[in-house]
Amino acid sequence: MGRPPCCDKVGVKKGPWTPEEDILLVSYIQDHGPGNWRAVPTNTGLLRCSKSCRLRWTNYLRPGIRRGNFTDHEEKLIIHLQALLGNRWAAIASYLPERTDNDIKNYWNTHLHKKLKKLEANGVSSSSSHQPISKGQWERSSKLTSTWQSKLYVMPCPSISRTVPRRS
DNA sequence: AAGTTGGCCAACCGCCTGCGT
DNA sequence: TACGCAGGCGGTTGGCCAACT
Repeated sequence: MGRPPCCDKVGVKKGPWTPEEDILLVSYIQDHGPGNWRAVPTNTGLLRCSKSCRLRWTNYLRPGIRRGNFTDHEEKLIIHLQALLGNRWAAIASYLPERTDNDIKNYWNTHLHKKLKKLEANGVSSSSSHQPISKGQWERSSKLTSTWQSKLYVMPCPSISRTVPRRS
């Protein structure tokens, strides 16, 4: 028997969120806090899957999120961290607390990846030419150190509000 | 003005991990 | 120890919109 779906697909709404749904979700989380996502659709009456609720909150509704143009500093940091960590967007996002992993991933795929390719085509070496830390290296470093910051071998993160990456 | 193309980004999908039992 | 479930993550998709022909 295969693994059951995360939620009942029948009667679950998909697609863009409406302002009314956003209000329901935000007011519920303001009252109860994020977490226990499975209970959110039931308690709010939202016809959404729990995953969808969590995604909407973390990527769009969560307070403190900055949207729009990335600064030069953010761009350089993303390039540096991507070269260091590879496509571990959640780990990269922990260094940019105002940005979501989805935002960073989208920005990388649409802007930076092309930009770097262009630069490399022009013979300009980029930081992405470095080898990212392999999964094995990551795991080994995790055994040697206890703090999340030390795993990265880069500057300490000013505020890590998200969970540490998996396989850490 | 109408049709086509390409970029952007919100959201979905499926896999993995950690935790509780 | 094994199993089931919820949450987390990265890859991918699809719809919208602006630019172009």
